[in-house]
Amino acid sequence: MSASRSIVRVKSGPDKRRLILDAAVRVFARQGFHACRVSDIADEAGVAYGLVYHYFASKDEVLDTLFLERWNVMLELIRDVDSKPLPVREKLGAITSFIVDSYAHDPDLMKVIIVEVTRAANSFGQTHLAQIREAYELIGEIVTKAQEEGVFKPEIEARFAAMAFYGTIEQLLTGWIFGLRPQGEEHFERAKWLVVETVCGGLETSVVGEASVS
Amino acid sequence: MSASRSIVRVKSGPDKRRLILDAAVRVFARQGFHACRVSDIADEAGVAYGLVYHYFASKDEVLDTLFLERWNVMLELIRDVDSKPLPVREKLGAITSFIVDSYAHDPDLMKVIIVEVTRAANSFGQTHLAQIREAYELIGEIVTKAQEEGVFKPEIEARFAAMAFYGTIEQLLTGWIFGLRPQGEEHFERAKWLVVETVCGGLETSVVGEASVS
DNA sequence: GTGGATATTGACTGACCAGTCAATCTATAT
DNA sequence: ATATAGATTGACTGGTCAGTCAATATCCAC
Repeated sequence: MSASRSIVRVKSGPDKRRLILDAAVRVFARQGFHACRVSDIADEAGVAYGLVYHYFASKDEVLDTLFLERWNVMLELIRDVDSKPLPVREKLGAITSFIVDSYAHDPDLMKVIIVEVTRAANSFGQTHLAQIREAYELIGEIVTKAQEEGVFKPEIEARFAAMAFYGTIEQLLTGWIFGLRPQGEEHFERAKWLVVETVCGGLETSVVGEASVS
Repeated sequence: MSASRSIVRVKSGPDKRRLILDAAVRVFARQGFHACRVSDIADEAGVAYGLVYHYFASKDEVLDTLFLERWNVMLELIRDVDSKPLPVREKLGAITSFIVDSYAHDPDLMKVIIVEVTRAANSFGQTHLAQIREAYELIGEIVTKAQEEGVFKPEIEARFAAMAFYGTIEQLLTGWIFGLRPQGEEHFERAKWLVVETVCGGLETSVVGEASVS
């Protein structure tokens, strides 16, 4: 019974660590990592200043935790997709879907990850370059397989293709984050299709009619 | 005569303002904007601390100046390219060339612009969102024209296409900046071709044989 | 119900650094 | 010569904030 009690306690209890992490997402998204104070996080979470340092060694570690929590889920998904025998378009579509849905579900968290980590490779990205590189490499593998199947052009290196794909997605999220692109369920769904169509099919009209001129 | 004298003076003189800007590029590239002190810039330039504030109102203004100097040159180039009656591939190729050559010529400056401004849209990018948006819109116009000519697919919105194009280039530079991609004259040249080929032609092999299955 | 461990509090400290300013130097104009 | 304006200097100030710590509260095990 003491066990059931403690489980209930954990479930229903405040779980301050999680509270702090969630508060940090909101604060980082609103004010930016560098511009906010640790006390802002504590206030937002409704806990004492010192408690942040009970659960985390430093302000940096809070951000690290948020990033890694999410990024690892993404890496897992990519590995999973990669291992299945699907057409490339579906694989890339699944990855795009995952990222877009992540944004739709928790824009603040994705904003923090993109703006404060992924796009801030000078400070934090440096620490997580390995994680970011890992994503690149996994996508690169998907491209390589597609090339071996003859679906993707062999003359565009897989590494470069992965970069173009990821760059397009990151720019898309950045556009949403800074209000440069319209948001909403329909836009999110359309964006998924656009990413895959642009990257796979290119911007040019099919050159089927190349010889049809004559 | 006083004019010629003063012109010579300006030409041959130390021109401390420029000295400070150039030093700032090196310091920002090496340590990052937030991590460096104003005294680091002064030291690197070999001038007194206070002189930085004689020429610039704040640390921020130094970065602003560096960004705008370069970004405006780029905007001018894009406008120029846009106005000429060239095939899209050549237009996009010219823009890609300009950016890649900018990096090849002064990697530190481009690193600062990308890392500290363009990719830091939370802090500085916010201030320069208008400039960044302008680049997007100009590229969008190029895409729109190509669509009207029937060269580009009409179903991919020009805004999205511009985003994919710019995102690919930015990711490319980011890869170089953080040592994730090989550098050197040949790689730079090849990258130019890859960007245009990927964005315009897509990753898939031409689907000429689409109907050949039957 | 006692003891030890863990959670929680918030005042305090020590370091850091952007920006100021009064003093000094240099150049040129008359 | 001398005056004026601009260039140059670097010590100093004021505010900010990450991280510490000693005190207090809560929990659980026996």
